[in-house]
Amino acid sequence: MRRDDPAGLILVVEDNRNLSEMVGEYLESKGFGVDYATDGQDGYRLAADNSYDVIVLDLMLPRMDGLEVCRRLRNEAKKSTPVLMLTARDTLNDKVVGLEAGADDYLVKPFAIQELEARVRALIRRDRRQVSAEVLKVADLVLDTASLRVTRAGQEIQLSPIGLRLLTILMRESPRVVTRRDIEREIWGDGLPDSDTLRSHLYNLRKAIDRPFDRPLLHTVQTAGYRIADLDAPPAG
Amino acid sequence: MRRDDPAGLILVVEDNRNLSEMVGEYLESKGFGVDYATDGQDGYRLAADNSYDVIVLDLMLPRMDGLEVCRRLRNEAKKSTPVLMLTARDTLNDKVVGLEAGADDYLVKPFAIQELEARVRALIRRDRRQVSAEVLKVADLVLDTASLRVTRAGQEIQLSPIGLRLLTILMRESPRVVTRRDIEREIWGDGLPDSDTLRSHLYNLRKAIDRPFDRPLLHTVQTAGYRIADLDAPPAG
DNA sequence: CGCCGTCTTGGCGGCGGCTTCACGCCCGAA
DNA sequence: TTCGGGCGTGAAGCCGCCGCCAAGACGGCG
Repeated sequence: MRRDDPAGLILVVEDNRNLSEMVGEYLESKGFGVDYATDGQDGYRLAADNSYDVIVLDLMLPRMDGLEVCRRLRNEAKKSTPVLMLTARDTLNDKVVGLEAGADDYLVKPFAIQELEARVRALIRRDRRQVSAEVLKVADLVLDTASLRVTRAGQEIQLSPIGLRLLTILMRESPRVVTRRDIEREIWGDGLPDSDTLRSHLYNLRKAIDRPFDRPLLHTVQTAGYRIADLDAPPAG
Repeated sequence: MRRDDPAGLILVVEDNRNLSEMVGEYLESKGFGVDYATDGQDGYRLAADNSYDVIVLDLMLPRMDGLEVCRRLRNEAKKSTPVLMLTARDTLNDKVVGLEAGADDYLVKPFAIQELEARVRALIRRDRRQVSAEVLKVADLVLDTASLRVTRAGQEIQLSPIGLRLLTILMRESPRVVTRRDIEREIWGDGLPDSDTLRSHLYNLRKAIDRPFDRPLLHTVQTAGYRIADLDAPPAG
């Protein structure tokens, strides 16, 4: 099913043969791989069973309309495949309903085929960008450096600004040990506080990321510094 | 209204019959489809109700001048159709005013008809490449950058110009955190206001997109910036 | 040309959370 | 036992951010 395809794999769901053919052949000529469905049920099945980069979905379809396909794809099949909805009508209402059903973009017929191509590419780009964010992981602890969200075992964790910087430093270096001095310099530069505040922050950080869970990840290495690591996991080799 | 027209559909708004005819017939001979209006109000109505590829618009017109047509087209009808403005006068001032009203190009009378054709083609080409037409979605919040409409849970939301830019910036980057400084630079460039006005706009934006709904989407990240994201959706993993 | 509504800007006050710091404890080593 | 290194906890002050508002700018309209 999935060919090796640099540009992406597209599913076109459209009952009008002419339009379907034109769209599909154009996309193929641009290097995309294309699958076809001519009614909503076939479209849904293909979409649910495979991993497309984009689905081009007509709104009006036999056997199951585009809205329904979209809704089921999201709710039942739990697929987040980007959907580009084609609609003949240009009312605000249709757009909104389509987007509410889970479509990611829409295109009003008639449209320029280049416009469709541009939007398909935009959807693929957007999808890839999401994945390209730097994500730091140690065991079940996850730090997304783009959104600055921290989770452990799927639970969201709230951190203070300094707590966040501290965690970032330690996870970037993980599983290496980082000295107090290095951490202090990185956080405060030269104007570091009088008393060793770092300890309090470490305490708070532990409270947030370790205390609610059974296995601690933030470890002290006597006279050397601190490290974040999953001690049960064998060292990389 | 819209014929199948490979070269493009043009609206010519010009009260001088001779000029209008000459321009129109020339464009038709080159394969364009052409509609005509002879005063500003007719022109505006046609432009607002249809999707032209380019509007050729005289500056001096009965019933509503070209600047006004252009301004309303952008502000009220929310159309981004490219406008080529025709002006008899060649003062810097007129050009500036025209471009500020939302025209995309201008041509000073008298002009060579081939020159007009070249500029029309350039505008069409430019418009096709434009990727600015894009639908941004976060949870049930939708921003259609083509129509500049914002909805949440199907309800239309009214935003001020700056509010809209702010939302666009945040949604383009979603779910990334955007720093205050980046936002300020993007909105005001170098001439940013003295006091931090951004906060007021954020306040207003929240009032519009978050307060009427149960789940907030616009989040503050202390000392780091702001983020629009659906917290129920876990970060990439 | 002047009226009027809307958007932007700037200011003020307040609250809550963060940072800092101090005090006391534990534990192992000398 | 004492000392050094590290940890737990709580309190105080400060800073960051927000809610709200009013004056001024801007643009539309008669």
